[in-house]
Amino acid sequence: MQMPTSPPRTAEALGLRERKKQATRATLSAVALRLALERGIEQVTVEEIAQAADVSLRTFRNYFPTKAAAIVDLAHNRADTFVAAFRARSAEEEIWSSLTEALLALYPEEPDRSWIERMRLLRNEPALAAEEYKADLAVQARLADAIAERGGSDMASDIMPGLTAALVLATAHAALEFWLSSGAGTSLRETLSDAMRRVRLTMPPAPGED
Amino acid sequence: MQMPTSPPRTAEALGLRERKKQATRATLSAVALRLALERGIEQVTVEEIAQAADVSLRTFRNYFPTKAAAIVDLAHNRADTFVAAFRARSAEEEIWSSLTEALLALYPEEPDRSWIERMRLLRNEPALAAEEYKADLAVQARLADAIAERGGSDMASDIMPGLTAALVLATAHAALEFWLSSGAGTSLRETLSDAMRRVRLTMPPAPGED
DNA sequence: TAACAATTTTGCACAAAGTGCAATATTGCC
DNA sequence: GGCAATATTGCACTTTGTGCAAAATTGTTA
Repeated sequence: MQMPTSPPRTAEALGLRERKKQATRATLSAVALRLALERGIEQVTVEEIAQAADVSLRTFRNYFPTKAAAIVDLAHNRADTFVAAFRARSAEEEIWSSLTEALLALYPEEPDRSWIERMRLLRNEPALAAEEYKADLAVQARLADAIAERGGSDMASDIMPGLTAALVLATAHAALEFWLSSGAGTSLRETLSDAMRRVRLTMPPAPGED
Repeated sequence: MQMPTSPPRTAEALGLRERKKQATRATLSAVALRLALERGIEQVTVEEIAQAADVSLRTFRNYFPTKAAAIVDLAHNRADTFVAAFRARSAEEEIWSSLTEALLALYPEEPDRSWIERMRLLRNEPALAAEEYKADLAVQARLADAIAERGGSDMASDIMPGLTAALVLATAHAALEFWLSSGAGTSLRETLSDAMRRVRLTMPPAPGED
């Protein structure tokens, strides 16, 4: 029945039932985003979103607990992609490089208009920024796990996995923010890459190499 | 007629009126925190908070827009303190050192039990974490301004101020998180200091390829 | 001190968010 | 075609959040 808790988002070979649910979920999210962009998030009620998506208000709530959650939903997919991309990279590679590459893979060479508008909306609406932050916290935790696994370190006794994960997210945010506010003088990926290069904290123990 | 005893024309010294407001605000915030700690945030209604603080529900809403805002309120003060502490430090000092010192000044050598419980609550309740994040965004912006001023750099064309501010906040968060979850093996300030030392990104120079 | 102006507190009405429950409709499978 | 599983919906209800105007309180002035 109702399961606001995200089911397997990677819709592979699933039954018709499940695919329909995914479609409904995607529609609701897309409609919510569109309306929010058109009028501003406060000027949209959940009921309107439901109507525009052709489902009842109650059904909307079966999928998302709040308006903000529906709009931000996409972020979860991207977060999954990011963590997966990192895990897919060779353990031989320096961790910071893996993280940089996994991050860059998330963004197209030239983002399209609608994507940029979505980013601006998330940045300008505090309610959405806060919601996105919740998603970020989840990624951060899983990313920290992945980093700890690769480095063979223990999350409980070593601050590095958690710290590294936090820095990646923060760097990405700062770069995105900078790129959005400063007209597209340079490409987004270049901006991200540059920011990551600047941070590159002194990694694990390895005090010798730098 | 006799002159009233030194009328505070400029009203620099807060009148009774303003002091009472501050007191009410503090009471509401404290009561909200206490109740949330006792039963969990979801098990407390705004009405109960108002009753416990001896004001009407409507008055509560004159002070805070939401339950979460009341509980997190204290964070704003600390944020102000942090930025002020940074600005107070000599511009001769290396920026990252100033930031580290300003940060350390926020935390006592040995945090008391209630403070730790508050931290745990903020960490475990997503609604509160999100609310705190909003406060953090505001500090981050002001911190970035302060950093830009000191470094004589331009926020619009230089990513460093924004990036540095983001990293400080992220580092502090990660250190706090780590310290809270790993029993107090080391002191909080040492943990913070260590984390800051590890990050210390390549500061202002950033001369082209590096 | 008394009256006045400014501001705070409060009650009331109302829109919207969010949740639990049970009836209804749809789907997957035999 | 029928049945069990599950998704959708309606309904009742609590809580949140906002606007507005009537009290109540406070600081100042006559």
